[in-house]
Amino acid sequence: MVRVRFAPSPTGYVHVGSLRTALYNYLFARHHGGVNILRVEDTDRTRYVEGAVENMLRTMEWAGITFDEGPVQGGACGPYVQSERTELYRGHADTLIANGKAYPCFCTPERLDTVRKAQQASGIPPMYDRLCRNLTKEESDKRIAAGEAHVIRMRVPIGEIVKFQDIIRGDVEFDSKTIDDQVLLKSDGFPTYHLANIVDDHLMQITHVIRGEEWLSSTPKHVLLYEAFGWEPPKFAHLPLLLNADRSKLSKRQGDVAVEDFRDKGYLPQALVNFVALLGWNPSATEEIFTIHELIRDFDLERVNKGGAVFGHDKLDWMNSEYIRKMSPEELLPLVQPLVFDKFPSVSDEYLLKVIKLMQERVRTLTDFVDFSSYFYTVPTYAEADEKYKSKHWTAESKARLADLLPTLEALETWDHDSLERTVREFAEANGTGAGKLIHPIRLATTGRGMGPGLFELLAVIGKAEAIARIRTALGSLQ
RNA sequence: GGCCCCUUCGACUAAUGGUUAGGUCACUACCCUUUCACGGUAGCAGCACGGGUUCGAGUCCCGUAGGGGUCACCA
Repeated sequence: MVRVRFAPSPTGYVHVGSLRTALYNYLFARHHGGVNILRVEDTDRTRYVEGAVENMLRTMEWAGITFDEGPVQGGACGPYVQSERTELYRGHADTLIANGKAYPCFCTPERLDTVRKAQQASGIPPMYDRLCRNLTKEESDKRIAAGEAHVIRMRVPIGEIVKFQDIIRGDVEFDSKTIDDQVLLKSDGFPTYHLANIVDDHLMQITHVIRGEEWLSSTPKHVLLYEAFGWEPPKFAHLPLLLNADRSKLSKRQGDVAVEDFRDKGYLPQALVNFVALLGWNPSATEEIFTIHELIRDFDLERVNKGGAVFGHDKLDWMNSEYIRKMSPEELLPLVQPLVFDKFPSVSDEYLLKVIKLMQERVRTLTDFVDFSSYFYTVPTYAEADEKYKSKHWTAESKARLADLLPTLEALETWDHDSLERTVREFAEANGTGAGKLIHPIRLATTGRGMGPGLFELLAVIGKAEAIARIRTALGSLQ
């Protein structure tokens, strides 16, 4: 039975890299009919952020990633929050001390800092100098009894090659002399990631550890810990990193990295999930758009790439627009309505539905239904008109022609697409010009822009009174 | 700097050791067209480099270069 876990630490927002890790775990579990577990790794009290867990839960739900065991749904291996399991880690640290695989260390942060700086100054790799490693049991017991602050460190074996197999990278080896005597239990009694992770993965019977490549170099420590406990390690799969445009690890400061940012900018969860799934993996198909069911069906860790992938927005934008186009206006309405309502509270659902029908093919994100389409809800400012378009289509001549047309429009009884088109075209022909000579000035006067849906359907939606009023205003004031 | 990982068009990627190195996004041109978008057609563009192994290497081996990750009482 496949059992995997997503183990975020609640420090605020959810990084898109975390989203992909969560997604791959989810896809792998579902593909194999296994169990997907959520575990909150909150052992660092100094980084605790109020509400981060709730936010993470909401984000996972938004993305459609579900869990079978976790803080919300419970399970046989709970609790699923590490801060509620501290006794467990202390007990396990004690057994390691008892069998000689770990030892108490009384070095102060100041001393460690001094040692580290000296090592760096002389060009030696910074590592703990193992001062407390050979303290006698009597000595350390005495100091502990005296209440001296201490941590528990792993006693890394000397002169050993640590080997493990990674599903994505194959055989990986580390010389144990490059591995530090890692702190397992901090002086505040909380475990570090390394201890808590191994204890929990074992107790929760995790079969596959699927995580980011930034963990690859700590994996030998983990393998050593499994050995120290006498446990069978799980299988490892280290995912290639998501990268900035400059190929460094994807980070804030170079653009959006929070899943919440993408949601707020009007990206659909299906599009983000589809996009992120294909960053580092693909099923060797020419197809690019996949439903979640297809992703589950085809997902395979063996086909995950080794190299990092740049998180490029162009393709995400394209995918998002594909998803928007595929949806029905009725499906789109509840997603778009709150965004429009926020700025234009008086817009009715019925009206908005018409706008969605006209705009859904030319929009990239949900927020484009607001920003990009504002002239449907309010009088245009003309500030967004393309200057080239304006200078070409808003001339003394075109204004005069538009003024000539105005009475005919006002006299029009049926204000719909067909009547409008017939009227304008007939007027153009009667006056010996092309319809375009009228269409562009009307578009500019009524929308303030040089692009948008077909003019006649647009006018039909805006309505006769509003359209004529706008043309009047533009003729009077727009230069 | 030590250790580890990685390397196919600008980006995401495909390719049982035998292909004119394929697809998607972006970009360019043309078609459609009242604009924009959609759609259609065409185009631009890549195996990091050097050695091997082989009849034959993007694919296997070695080296070089470049990039990245990691070296905390953070995860």
